[in-house]
Amino acid sequence: MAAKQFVQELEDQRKEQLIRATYEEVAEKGYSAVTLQDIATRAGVSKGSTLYYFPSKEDLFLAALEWMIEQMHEQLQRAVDSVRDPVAQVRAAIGSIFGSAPGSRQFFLAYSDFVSLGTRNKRFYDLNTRFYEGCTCIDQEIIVRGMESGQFRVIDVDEASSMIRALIDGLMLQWFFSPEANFEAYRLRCERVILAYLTGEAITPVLATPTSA
Amino acid sequence: MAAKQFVQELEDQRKEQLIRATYEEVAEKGYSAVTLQDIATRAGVSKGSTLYYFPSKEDLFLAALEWMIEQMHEQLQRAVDSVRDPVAQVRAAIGSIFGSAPGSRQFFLAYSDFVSLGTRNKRFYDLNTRFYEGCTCIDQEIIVRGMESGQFRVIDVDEASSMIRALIDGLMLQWFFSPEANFEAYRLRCERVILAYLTGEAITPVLATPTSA
DNA sequence: ATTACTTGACTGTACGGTCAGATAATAAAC
DNA sequence: GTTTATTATCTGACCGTACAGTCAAGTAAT
Repeated sequence: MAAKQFVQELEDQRKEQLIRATYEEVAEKGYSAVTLQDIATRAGVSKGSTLYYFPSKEDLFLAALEWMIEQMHEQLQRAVDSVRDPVAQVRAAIGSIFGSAPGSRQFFLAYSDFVSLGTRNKRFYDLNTRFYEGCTCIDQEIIVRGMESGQFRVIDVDEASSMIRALIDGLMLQWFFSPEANFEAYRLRCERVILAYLTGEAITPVLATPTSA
Repeated sequence: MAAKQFVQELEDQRKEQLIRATYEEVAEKGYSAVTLQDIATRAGVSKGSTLYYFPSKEDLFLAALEWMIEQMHEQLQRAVDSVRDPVAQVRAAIGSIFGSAPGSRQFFLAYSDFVSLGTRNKRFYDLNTRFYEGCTCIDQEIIVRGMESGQFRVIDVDEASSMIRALIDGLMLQWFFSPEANFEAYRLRCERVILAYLTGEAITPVLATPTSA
């Protein structure tokens, strides 16, 4: 049985290896441009191995999306838990996605592909839905705590969490398609608008605009 | 020369025919799933004709995206021009994209594909940028007029227009990936949040939430 | 007769998936 | 402890298919 146990570990290890390779390839080239051979090469195995561990290309990509979603949820939860003040938690949540330009870029590249896949494929659709729900759940905890502490206005929690995610997604899209964009300025803009909405306070003065570096 | 003129018209007509067919196919199946044969069949011509009028598949798709962008800009401008009050103009601008569920769905399906293409391809990237800039230009006119008339708070125009587009894009994404979503409720949410931001007024009471039909 | 347009068969290529067999790990036999 | 049997893992050649792009030949317009 010890042998069997070892085998199980090896299998999980190989799968993770392939999943990581898939995520990196997708972030680099995009779903339809990535071949099983690309993934195999990056993972250091043969093409045959990819379909030994996963029944089909689609299943491997689904596993990669699932893995990415888990990573994002964990990262978001960790960021939020690292501080206690609701305002700081909002900043942390934003920073979790709007972290660094290269990280956000890689995430956006992979995610826009998975969104596109989700529009036609039920399995990818469901995973996208799950990703959004997980984020919303964490966001709503922050909002409720902020309202309880009196730092946030009393607002509709569904609407507030929806607004937060919409702004993060929408601003990331804008940043990506703004040739002259300054990443930091977009993150600050995101924070300002969301916090103004939550606290009801006037928008703080603009120090930098995304279009000027 | 009259003959030549006629020929020119015919060529434009054929091109538009192919472009429309391409847009419809993309909205239905997605870029990578659409073949030249599909487009030819829908347009009622042979496969050979598609590459007689466009040098490559990519060029045809670029033309389709360009056509779609023009349509969206014209539609947005028309909607905004149809009313004079800035608040009504904001509603009109939102309604221009968040119009009807089937229309928005078709737009979202095609657009998410083009976004995905834009992440790897400079030509598609540039068109996406142009789309965003055109919308922003129209949005900013509304914001400036609203500030002049005193209906809107005095705010940073870049930030306000950025916020408007981010919310529209982000909420449309959410609507699409919310299995139980009520389209109308999402449009109202979009209006409420944007108008609250622009006018600085308290959010109006919530009558319907997107998660309840 | 000349030119513009249209066609669909054909070509080359690329890729997902299959599979027969190689290799290595483990267990069993002695 | 060595040999043998069994099973798990791994490989890359191969197959079928699908599709972008080419082209020679046909049709219609002037």
